[in-house]
Amino acid sequence: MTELAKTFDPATIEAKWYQHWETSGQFRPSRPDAQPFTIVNPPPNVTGSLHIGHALDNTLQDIVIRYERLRGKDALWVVGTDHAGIATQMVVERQMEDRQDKRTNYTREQFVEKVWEWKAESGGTITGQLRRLGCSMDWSREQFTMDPHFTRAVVKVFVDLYNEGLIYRDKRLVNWDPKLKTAISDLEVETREIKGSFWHFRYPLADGVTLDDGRDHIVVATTRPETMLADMAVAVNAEDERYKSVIGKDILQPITGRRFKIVADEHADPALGSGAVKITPGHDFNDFEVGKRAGIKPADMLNMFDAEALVVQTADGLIPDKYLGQDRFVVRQWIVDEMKAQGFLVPHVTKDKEGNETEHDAEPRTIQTPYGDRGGVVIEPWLTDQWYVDAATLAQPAIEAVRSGAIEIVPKTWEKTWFNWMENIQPWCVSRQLWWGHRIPAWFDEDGNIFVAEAEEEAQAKAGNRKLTRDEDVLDTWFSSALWPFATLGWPEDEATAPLLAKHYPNDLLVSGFDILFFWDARMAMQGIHFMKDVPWKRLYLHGLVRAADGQKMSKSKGNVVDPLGLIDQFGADALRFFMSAMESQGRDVKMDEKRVEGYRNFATKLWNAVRFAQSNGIGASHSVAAPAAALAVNKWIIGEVAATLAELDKAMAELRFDAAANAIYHFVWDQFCDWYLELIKPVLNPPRDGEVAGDAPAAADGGGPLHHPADGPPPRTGEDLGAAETRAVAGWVIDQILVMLHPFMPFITEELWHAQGERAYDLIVAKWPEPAAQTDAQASAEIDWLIRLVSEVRAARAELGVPPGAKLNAIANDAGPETRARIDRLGQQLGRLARIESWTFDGTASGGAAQIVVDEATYVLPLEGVIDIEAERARLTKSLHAAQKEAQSLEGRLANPAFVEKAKPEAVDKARADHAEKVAEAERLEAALTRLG
RNA sequence: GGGCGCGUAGCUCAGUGGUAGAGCACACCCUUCACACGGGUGGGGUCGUAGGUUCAAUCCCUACCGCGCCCA
Repeated sequence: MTELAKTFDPATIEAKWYQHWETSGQFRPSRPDAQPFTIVNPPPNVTGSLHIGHALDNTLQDIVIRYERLRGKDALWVVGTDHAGIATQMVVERQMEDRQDKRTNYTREQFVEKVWEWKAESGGTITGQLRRLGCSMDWSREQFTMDPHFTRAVVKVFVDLYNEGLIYRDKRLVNWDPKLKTAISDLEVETREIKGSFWHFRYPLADGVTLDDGRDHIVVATTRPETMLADMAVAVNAEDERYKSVIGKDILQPITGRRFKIVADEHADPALGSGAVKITPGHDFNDFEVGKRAGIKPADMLNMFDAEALVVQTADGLIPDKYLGQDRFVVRQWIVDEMKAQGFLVPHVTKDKEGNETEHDAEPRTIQTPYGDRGGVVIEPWLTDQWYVDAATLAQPAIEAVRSGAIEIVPKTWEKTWFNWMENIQPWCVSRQLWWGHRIPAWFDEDGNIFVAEAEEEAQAKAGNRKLTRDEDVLDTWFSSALWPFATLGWPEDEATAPLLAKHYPNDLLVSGFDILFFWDARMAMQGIHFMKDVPWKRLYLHGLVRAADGQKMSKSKGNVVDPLGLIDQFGADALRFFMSAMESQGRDVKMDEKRVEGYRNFATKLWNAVRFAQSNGIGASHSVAAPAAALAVNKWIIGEVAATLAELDKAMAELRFDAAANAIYHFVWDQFCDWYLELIKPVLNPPRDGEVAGDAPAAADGGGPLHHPADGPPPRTGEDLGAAETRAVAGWVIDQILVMLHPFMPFITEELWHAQGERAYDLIVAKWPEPAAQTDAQASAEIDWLIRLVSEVRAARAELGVPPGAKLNAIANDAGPETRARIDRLGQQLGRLARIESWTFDGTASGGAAQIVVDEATYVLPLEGVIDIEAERARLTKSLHAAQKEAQSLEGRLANPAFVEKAKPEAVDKARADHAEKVAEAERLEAALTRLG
């Protein structure tokens, strides 16, 4: 055994054990015949660093993996990092900006080389941090989404999907980020509410046409006046009487002088505004559809922006020169000014309290505005050629997989979200105008014909002698991470050359935050089912966000980010992990609470000291997985409690109730093992010295007779005789069970204590999970339960009556049955120590004042002449009496109701009767006690 | 507008159709031979509001109020 310091210091042991586990290959011990268990880690951004959300996500995964490893499975936790296209390219570009440099000063190859350099420099940060958290991933197979084998998988998936018609190139509006100058997917757009303006303008009708009411113009409204430079129609509703007569007629755009049609379209709602809308098919998603319905081909739609959203000339050359090259928001104001100057602005009129009218250019409005989630600028719908995945087709089997239960989503409430999104899924734009990422395996000849192939030679072979140019674009990062559950296992190699694939696909579990349910989880399901013909994982566990203490979302800009490494420094990785687990109740966000982390650090110290105590009493490592034989009730009891805790823990883990699992082991260690068991075995291990309180020498002068049965001989005197050897064996065994059960949650301290307890044949990380065979002895449990209740009652009475803590009392047990007498006999020393009762007599009365305690059938009298405040004792007993009476009455009322007796479950009626009898008896005893008090 | 979740002790959160729980905080006591990052005792909740179902509702149903998230 190794001697332990008085206070647990996490820092001194964490690095040591992590390194030991990793270098000895124990994160994935060789278990060729064992049942596989597999989790793939959501790959963090390769150049990122660990934030609190990673800490939660990875802690939960590590708990499951360590648990399954202890249960003997071939547990594989796949780990790796993601190249994170946009994010990583942005970081490198920002670094260049800081040096007054920019990406375009380099060739593509040079730039990509610099990104690799940055990856080499910072790529180990987050993996190092995961190690500090104690995560037991299989680092020997660490992956990166740009590894050559991974790239091969990505290319194959693209080519196969293309050949199956599930990837295609299309010209349509995309969400364009003018800052990053790339297309992004719908999911990367976040809508924000912005205070904006709603302007009304007159568009004059051409050729002298007028509306039925005589007006020579139509009023259109817009929140984006700049787009009128590319207007191609005005739409009205076919049913709208105001405009019916002018459908098909021409109208003029005042600034460009462009002449176009008034078209009928259901998009125009007669009830909204003027009922007429201007149509800019090249720059608005709704207008794009209206334009197509009006017969305008996408190729003919006018474009007025370049990639940075600066105004460019439209194909018809009608935009006045002064707008060219200007920013979209500058142009917005210029257009308003120009329209107003020319008399085409319809002012917004407001009235004050006196009825005075004021004219404004525009009506203030809250506008739903799309922003890029990375670049943070307003997204511009832009007409470009991009690659699209037919997500609707791939989604069908993924929907079915959840519906059939092939994938179980935990918590179940997320199923609806899954279905709702999958059923309404849009084509997925997967091309990105970036340099960092998987380059699209498509080549174009000079006529724009497309050749998709896994290699250039292949494409060339298809193209004959035409000159080919490779597509400049790369794929969306999520396109590659969607392959994570199988590409990390060796796909597209077959099962013969990639044995892991056969054994570990499907994965057993995926743990992810719900914030990436669509981005990642859904796409893994789509790709996994399509290419592997089976679901990627059997269960999907979704957890919430870690929020700041005040419930706000953590963000760098708010400055309320909590660094998990700081918490590890302060309280230890074990405490942080336990916090994450204990707070993870399904479906709820985790609110950061440092006091609670501190509490779990205290818990670790508590365990540490319990083991320290054990060691000082000769309690060391156990030698068997099965529970040692025990004769003493206290030992039988604790063995039963271990079994109960284990059952609770296994149930919680099976249901992925991390909070329940953590609480089960926490309360067992603290409340059962430390607070009661260790206290109860102290007299066994260290028999009282002379003059100490003890229960083995009672004054037996009353009618109760001697407490020891003559047949048993004289009372045992030495520790060994009292069962000390048995107790040491049991205590050592219980500690070992605690260490194993707690290990998934607190791996460091448990491994340290495991070895501190003695020579071990193996490390705790690969120890054996407890066998549930340990039995519960009902009699022993009842005895210890009785002891706990009696001690608690005595303590409460002492505290409430102000009896000095050190005062040793005598006790008179009245009406005690034979079992109770026997218990008092057996547990005299424990009662002496915990309740400070020095001696026992039976069936007597106290002269002078006394406290009285009712437990089960017996009433215990504690003579307190001179100490007791009679009134205080009366109040105490009265309070207990009222409580018992209240409950008795409530039960009586229920039982008096015939409907209850007839309709309630028989068990409920029986229980009510039993409880009622018990409470009535208790009340009677308390009344008697009050009467005796006088 | 559609969907989801939440509202339980001062705070952070569990929970169950049959007498409300934990941690922290609070009050009092204790330097008792593992631990003051500790031990003991105690106070504190009409379980958001209003109806309904039921023998019985904090729990199930409906409406409403308040808070949050996602989608359009």
